[in-house]
Amino acid sequence: MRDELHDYKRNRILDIASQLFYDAGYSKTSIEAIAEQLRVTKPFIYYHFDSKAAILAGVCGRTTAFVAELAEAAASSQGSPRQRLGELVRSMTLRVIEGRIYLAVYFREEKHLPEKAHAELAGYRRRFDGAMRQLLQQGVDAKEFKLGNVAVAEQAITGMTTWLFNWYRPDRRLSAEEIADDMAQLTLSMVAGRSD
Amino acid sequence: MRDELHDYKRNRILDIASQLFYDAGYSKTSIEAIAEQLRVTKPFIYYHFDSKAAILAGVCGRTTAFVAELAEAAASSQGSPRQRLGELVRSMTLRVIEGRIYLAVYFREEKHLPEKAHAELAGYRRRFDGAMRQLLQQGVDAKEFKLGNVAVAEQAITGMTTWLFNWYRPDRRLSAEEIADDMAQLTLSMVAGRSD
DNA sequence: ATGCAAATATACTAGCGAGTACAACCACAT
DNA sequence: ATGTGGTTGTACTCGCTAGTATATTTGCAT
Repeated sequence: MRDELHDYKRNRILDIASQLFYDAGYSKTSIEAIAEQLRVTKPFIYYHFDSKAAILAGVCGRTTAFVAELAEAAASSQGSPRQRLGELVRSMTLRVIEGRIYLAVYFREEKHLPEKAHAELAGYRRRFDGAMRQLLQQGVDAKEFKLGNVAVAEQAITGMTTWLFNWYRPDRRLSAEEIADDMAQLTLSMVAGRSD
Repeated sequence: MRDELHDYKRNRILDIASQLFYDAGYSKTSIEAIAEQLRVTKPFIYYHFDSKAAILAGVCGRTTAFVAELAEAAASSQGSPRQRLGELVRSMTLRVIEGRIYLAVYFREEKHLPEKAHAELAGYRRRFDGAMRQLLQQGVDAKEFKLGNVAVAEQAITGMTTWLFNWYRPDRRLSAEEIADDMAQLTLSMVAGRSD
C-alpha cells in the first residue's frame, strides 16, 4: 500500500504537468513551475521521475494506448463492418474528447519525447492504423463500403476524429455524445460511397 | 531592386528555419544552427529578423492565409454548393500537402508565437471556419447536403483535410492529385447524408 | 578615389532552468 | 529510544543560447 501512494503521487505530478504543458507548452514549463503548483520542491519531482522528458512520456501515454485497443477490438469483433465502424468512431470520439489534453501535448511535443517512448507510441499508432484499415477493407469486401483508396479513407476518418482535440471546448452547446453520434453518422455516409 | 535581395535573404532564412523547426522542433533549434546552415553568422539573422519568434511567425504564415482565402472564394463564388465544396476540398488538399511543413510547425509551435502573429493567424482560421460553415449551410438550404450539426460537419471536413500534414509523405505510391480527388469524393459522400 | 550607409562579422553578456550533492526528516521495526 | 531506509528540502552548478555592443567590410554615389 506504499506503492499506491507512489502511484498517486506520480499521477498528481502528471495531472499538473499535463495542464501546464497544455497551457504553456513543454519548453516553457519549468520543473519548478510544476513543483510550485504541487507545493513541493524540485527534488520531489526528480525522486519520482528521472527527467523532464520522462514526465512528458507519462503525459503522452495517457490516451494513446487506449485508442489503439479500441480499433483492434473493432476490427476483430462480431457484427457487420458498418455497425462496428460506427461504434468505433463513436467511442473513439468520446475518448479523444476525454483525453484531448494528453493528445494535444503528444502531437505538439512529440519531438521532445525520449526515443523509447516515441517508439512505443509510434507502435500504437501503427496498430491503430492497421486495425482501422483492416476494418475498412472488410467493409469493402462485404460490399458495404465503396471506397477509392482504403488508405486515404482510413486517414480521413482518423483525421476527422483525432482533430477534435484541436477544436473541442467543453463550454459548447454541443455535448460529447451529440458530437460522437454526428461523427459516426458522417463516417458511415462517407464510406457508403457514391452519391451523384 | 535592393528590396528584392532583402526579400530573397529573408526567404532563405525562412526556408532553412522551416526545415529545422520541422525536423527538430522550435525550441531545439538554435539561431546559430540556422546561421550555420546558411553559412552566415548570428547577427546576419538578427539584421533581418527582430527575434527568434519573428522567424517562427514568418514560417507559420506561409500557408495559413492562403487556405482561408480559398474557403472564402468558394463560399462566395458561382456554382452549386456541391460543386464548390468538391473543388474547395480538392484545392485545399493540394495546398495542405504543399505547405505541410509550415502547417506542422504552426500547429506544433503555436504557443511560441508572439501575440500579434498568433492573433493574426487565429483570424485566418476564424475566417476559414466561417466560410466553410457558410458553404455547408448553403448546401443544406439547397437540399443538396443532409447534415446533423453543421459545425460538427465543418470541423470534420477541416480535420480530415488538415490532418494530411501529419501523414502525407512524398515518397508514397499515392500522388497528391489522387489524394485530392479521393478527399473531395469522400467529402461529397459524407455531406450527401443518410445511407442506411 | 573617397566618403557614407547598409550589411555582416567578432566577441561578448546575462539569465534561465535542468539536473544534483548533500542535509534533514519521518515512519516504522526492534 | 534508536537505527535504518525511504522520502523531501536546501542550496547549489553548469551549460546553453537568445540577444547585443562594437568593429569591419562592402557597395554605391559622386
